[in-house]
Amino acid sequence: MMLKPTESELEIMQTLWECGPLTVRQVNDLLNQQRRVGYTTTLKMMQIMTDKGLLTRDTDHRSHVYTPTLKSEEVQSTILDHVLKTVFKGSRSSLVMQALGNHSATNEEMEEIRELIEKMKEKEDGIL
Amino acid sequence: MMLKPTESELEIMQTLWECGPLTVRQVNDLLNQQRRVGYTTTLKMMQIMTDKGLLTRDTDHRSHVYTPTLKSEEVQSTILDHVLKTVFKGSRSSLVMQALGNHSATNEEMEEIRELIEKMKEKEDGIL
DNA sequence: TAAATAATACGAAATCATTCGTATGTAATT
DNA sequence: AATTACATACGAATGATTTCGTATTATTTA
Repeated sequence: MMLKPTESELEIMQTLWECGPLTVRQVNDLLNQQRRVGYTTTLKMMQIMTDKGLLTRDTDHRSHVYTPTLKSEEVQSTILDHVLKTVFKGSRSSLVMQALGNHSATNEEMEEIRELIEKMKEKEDGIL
Repeated sequence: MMLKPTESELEIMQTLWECGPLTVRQVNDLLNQQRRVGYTTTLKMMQIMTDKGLLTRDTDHRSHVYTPTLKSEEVQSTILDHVLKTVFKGSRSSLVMQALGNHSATNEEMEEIRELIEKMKEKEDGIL
């Protein structure tokens, strides 16, 4: 297992992670706040995702209710590992450097990162 | 501009970044150290990439010599920004957290990251 | 209950990425 | 000069992703 969802699949999973278990109609309405997508397109995608095991659905009611099988963090980790391998040749420090370096991060973001760094420094002795 | 290369395109760019300007033959030989690819496949890819503006070529000699138009860091940045937007909903700190957290980084890597954090802490007053 | 509404299932077109075969031309070798 | 080796060009098959139309069935409403 642990397959990498496609771009469209990810878009749907984001919606489900954000707004809990939803019907196709609900997902499609939310997607259409971003871009124009047909209802049957979203339906087909979610059926495919169910076949692939990315979603499960409750078919008790007429409108099936879908839930992601994976946690957001699991998929983030899978994708980031893939990027790490293919884009940064496995160098985690290069990736982090690129993520932190020469960027106009917002103040809140920089504050979050600073706190993260503080936490890491606390753990430092344990880890390093 | 600033387009995202596909997986195969990235593979070829990695080779060119690593080993300088190369002919199709040279790139194909290097790729075949990793996996089996036909010569004309690599040729076609590099022609497409040239059309897209990802590579330039010197056609003075019979065997054309190819060079990437973008720096490794530029493409890394483009891809990471895309992941940031689509996978981490724009939260840079989540991405860094995921990149650093719960992972079995090697000792050298952890040391590199530690140094990076030290450097960031030095800059801290300026940035934050 | 008949008509309108809304849901799923499914086939298949459209698009994009990848792969390779064949044609053709140029250089090297015998 | 003829054969062999090697390069590019290019069309097209394959495979995966995305899109949507149509058929069918169930529910609501007039």
